[in-house]
Amino acid sequence: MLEIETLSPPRTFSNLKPWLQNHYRDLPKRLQSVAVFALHNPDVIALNTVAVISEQAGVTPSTMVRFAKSIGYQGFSDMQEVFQQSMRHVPQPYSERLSSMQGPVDLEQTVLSQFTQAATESISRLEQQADEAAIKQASLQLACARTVYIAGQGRAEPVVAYLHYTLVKLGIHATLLQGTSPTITDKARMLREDEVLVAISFSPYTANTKELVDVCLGNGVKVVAITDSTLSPIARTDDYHLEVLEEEVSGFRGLSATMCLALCLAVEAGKQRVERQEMALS
Amino acid sequence: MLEIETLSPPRTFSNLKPWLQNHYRDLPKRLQSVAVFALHNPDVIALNTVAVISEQAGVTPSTMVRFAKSIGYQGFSDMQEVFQQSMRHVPQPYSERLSSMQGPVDLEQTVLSQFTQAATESISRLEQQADEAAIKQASLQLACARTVYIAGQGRAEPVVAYLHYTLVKLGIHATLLQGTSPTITDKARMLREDEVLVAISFSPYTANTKELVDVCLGNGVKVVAITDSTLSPIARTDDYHLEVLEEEVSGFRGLSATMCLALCLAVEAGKQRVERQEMALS
DNA sequence: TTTTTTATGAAATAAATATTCCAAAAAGTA
DNA sequence: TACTTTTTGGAATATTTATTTCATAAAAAA
Repeated sequence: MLEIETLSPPRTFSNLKPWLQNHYRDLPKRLQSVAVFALHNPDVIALNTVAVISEQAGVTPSTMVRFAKSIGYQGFSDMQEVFQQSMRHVPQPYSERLSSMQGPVDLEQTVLSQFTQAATESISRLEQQADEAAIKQASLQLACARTVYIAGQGRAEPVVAYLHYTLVKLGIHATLLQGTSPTITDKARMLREDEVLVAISFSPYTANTKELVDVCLGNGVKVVAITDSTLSPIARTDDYHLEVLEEEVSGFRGLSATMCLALCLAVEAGKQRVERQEMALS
Repeated sequence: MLEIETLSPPRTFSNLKPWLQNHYRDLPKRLQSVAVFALHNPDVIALNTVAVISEQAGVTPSTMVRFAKSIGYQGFSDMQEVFQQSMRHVPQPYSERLSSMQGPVDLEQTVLSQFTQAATESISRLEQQADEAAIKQASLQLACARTVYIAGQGRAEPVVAYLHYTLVKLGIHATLLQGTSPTITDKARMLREDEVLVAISFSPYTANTKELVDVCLGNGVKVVAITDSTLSPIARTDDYHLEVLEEEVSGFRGLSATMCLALCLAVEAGKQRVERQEMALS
């Protein structure tokens, strides 16, 4: 009978890799071929059933289970979890920690490290999936506008304040659009076609900001929306919208990535404005 | 009974996204929340069972199946395939990402990547050199205070707004201290000894905020300062001060790390307040 | 309001999936 | 060679997982 590893098996894919390299020569022929397959196609193992995987690997389902057990896993499913873990977008706190840090680690993450981790993750996502072209187009609207109006409530208010501060510093004429429901809508009606509204809103969405967007779009005023989802009621196909999603930690969402996006938008607008002015002079 | 889409459903995640955007409004409440969850956490849907996913999404398994069917899929499994497909050929996030970070940096960096990089560095520095104990002590002051007053101008204003928003959400009594020079100093004189001032100020420092700090310290009011340097005039040895330094990109400083710190401070204060209340009860 | 329709969750059922078992084949040993 | 040990694949079983059903709750319509 096949010797089965009794010690606890690798709990991360990056630990499993060297394990397989070390034990490769001691494995039976079929199990060796599974090892090679596993190292080359981790995503296949993560996303399929034993039947499908074993077929692709050219072995029988039983062999697949035996392979997992020979490493020390309770069964195939147990091993599959490790492969799935390596694909998850949000790294689970302690599994990644074990591989990167050696020795006993404090299981309790500090509040600070939880939030910095979430912030880093959010910013990284912003960089990867943000639409560079959309930012350029949106900033062009701000650069061309005679005046930029900025609106947003609740968690969006800090973003509004920062965008306003930065645009003004860059010499772009920007104004806050503040107030309660009936007043602010009236203000929105005053916007001209050569002006732009920047609407910032996050889940849970306030009907208030949506109203502004509707009024402006109805009057032919350009709208740039910053939101955390394209499902947001203020996201439309006929305006310019930017998406930024903040990772959540125990119910709290930060604003790190959002602030970064706001700064980009403002700086890009500043650059485009300078380019336009140079064009006009020549 | 719920109308079920009879036409063939989207076969890729990138097609599913706009589908959900267009039909979002027509969906029942629970199905809407599933739609939001699905767009925000595609990896969770790809890698888990209905039981696990529906729990995370805050709905029942039945709802999950209904959601899939309402789009036109045969069932949950059919829909899950689409989510899995979007992950299949994606290279391993971590190993790939790290190796690309170490390589030579792109010569032409986009504005976005410049700022995300600066933000990431700032946050990383915050995590490494922030004084965990100082955060705890400062948050304890906020937790004990009858009212927390928050002041700051210019680039600090977004931070003031965010801290205020978060503290209030956590049930901590917080008020903005706004106004121009003579008025605001008068307001500061009203603070009692069981209240706390949070002063936020960055280089170049405004004399204004310093004045507030001096007034408060003179009256025995506790002050928590957030600044970008211990050289800041509002940083003293006898108050609680937190330091956060934002990396600069061609003259612009972001607020990503600062926002992260503000959130930490608020959440930590919220935690300590709960602990205090539990102590009081026993 | 009352009636009708629609939406929802819990439990029962059906389907699929992983795991175990065992006979047979292959490899190793004397 | 004959005997023992290990490995393998296929079928039976146990378990998990998705799906359907149905009673009830919530909206919408009358």
